[in-house]
Amino acid sequence: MTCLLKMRAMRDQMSVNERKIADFVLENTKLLRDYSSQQLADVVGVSQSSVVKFSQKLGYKGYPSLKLAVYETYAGAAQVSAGEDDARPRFGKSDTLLSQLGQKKLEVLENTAHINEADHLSAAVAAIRNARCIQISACSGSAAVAQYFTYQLLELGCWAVFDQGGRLQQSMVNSLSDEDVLCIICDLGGEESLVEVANRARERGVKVLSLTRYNYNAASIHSDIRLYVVPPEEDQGMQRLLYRSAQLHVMETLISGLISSDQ
Amino acid sequence: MTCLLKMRAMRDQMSVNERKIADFVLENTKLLRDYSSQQLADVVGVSQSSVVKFSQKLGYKGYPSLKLAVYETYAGAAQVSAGEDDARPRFGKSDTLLSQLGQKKLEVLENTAHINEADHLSAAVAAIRNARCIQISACSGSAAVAQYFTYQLLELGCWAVFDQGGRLQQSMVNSLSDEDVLCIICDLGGEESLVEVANRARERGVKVLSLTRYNYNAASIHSDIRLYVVPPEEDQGMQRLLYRSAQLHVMETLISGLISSDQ
DNA sequence: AGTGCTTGGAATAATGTATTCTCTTTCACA
DNA sequence: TGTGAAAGAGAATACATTATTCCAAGCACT
Repeated sequence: MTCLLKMRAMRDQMSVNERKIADFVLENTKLLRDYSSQQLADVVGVSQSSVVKFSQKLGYKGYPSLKLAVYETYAGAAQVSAGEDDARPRFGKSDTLLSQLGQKKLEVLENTAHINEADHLSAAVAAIRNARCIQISACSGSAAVAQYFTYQLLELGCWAVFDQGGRLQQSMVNSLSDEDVLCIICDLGGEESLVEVANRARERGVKVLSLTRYNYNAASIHSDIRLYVVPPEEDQGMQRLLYRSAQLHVMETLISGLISSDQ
Repeated sequence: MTCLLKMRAMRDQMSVNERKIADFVLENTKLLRDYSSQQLADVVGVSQSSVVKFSQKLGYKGYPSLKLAVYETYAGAAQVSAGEDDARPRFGKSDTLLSQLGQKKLEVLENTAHINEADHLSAAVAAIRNARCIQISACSGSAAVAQYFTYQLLELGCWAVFDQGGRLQQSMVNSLSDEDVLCIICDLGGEESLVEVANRARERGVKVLSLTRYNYNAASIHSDIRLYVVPPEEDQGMQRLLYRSAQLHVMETLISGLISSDQ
């Protein structure tokens, strides 16, 4: 899944031609199976080398790797849909509210689970574990998540403080040292003020951990360890709910990592 | 599937070299993914052209076609096993932290989803929707969840207040009327003080909504609408994490109910 | 206009695949 | 036992696909 997701996530940061390729692939996933790089290039209207470069930009060795990955995706798509048929009854036979939400939630969690690499997660756990103090800053939409996270950390004996924003923010940052960690949580946007906080922290040698929407945004660029959430498809009011749910899932993962590293 | 079957079927009519290739492919199906015709030839100990001829003899246009066909075979195999093992593969093939947590979480959410009846959920949603004010009281272990819930309600325009406990608790209850709702969230125990609050509220005609561990405990008995969380199996440190996760899931369900009833 | 940066394509190098051709082995038959 | 047809295997080679290099055009900033 990762492959197409990556494409969708990075779509916004792509150049025109790259986007053309991405769109075609996303639309005609199955066609790819029988396309050579040249054919794809022709049908999209770009040069063959652009196709190769596109593949590499996404992190593959070359076009054949991309092709396989895409293919995997939908050879896996049957897999996923098999899984879905499975999971649907799991969330309740009836069309209860729980099951409706469960479906979407599951999807988002799944995507989020796929996007974060184990390395980064363990790095994050290690950073938190070794930190003297942890400042947790969030943009307003993620305040609830941030506070929830803070609670859990405190419960585990980590010296975490939730940054309510405002004037205190700066003085908090200024009291951090290189033994500390700044944890930045933001939702969809890059929130100027958070970037500023992150930069100030880094100047002081503080390790910066970010949880952002998956794609390269300002807040994530200015951090040492980057965790991501895959935003749900535009789903009206539900979007924020689902997004937070995914954020919570990542946070819970960190907590669970801390718990098991404790033992 | 046909592909590997064909090979096995024709094995007897094959020449020595062909059989060598077939055997290798049958044994090392998955390796093929990353082998070029030359590599396969080398590892089997034949010439590259023999590999190509082998592919063609089996009815494929060339080596790449064979390769894809073989790959298809076991991408499809994963499909089948995915169906069999339930939802396990959904949370990531890899043993990342995320996927480990995902498994347990899924289980707990599922149980929780099953236990709550749709009627009760909609009743809860309706109660919240129609309430003038909502007091949210929690025992200490569920404070984080309660606060998270409060945030969401506020965001949706519900006049929710999180009860920090202590002396204020009583005066808050005393200002509620029969248009209001008291929402009680507790974890494992029955928390005396919450029961007391619930009773006092009911005396005043306040509607009481509870989210408790699933079994009849004091707090749940004294409420009008009862929602439950199924506590996870004893799982050491993880238990509280999972329990909260399930609580959150129910809360999110209510929120999503509110969102859709809004439209 | 000038500089540095990014993007995309033409040309080309490198790799991978298919075909041809030749050599060897095998076996039937005189 | 010798001879030739047939089949199999690999070297060499033609062909196809993919990766890289290099250069031109567009663009922001000076």
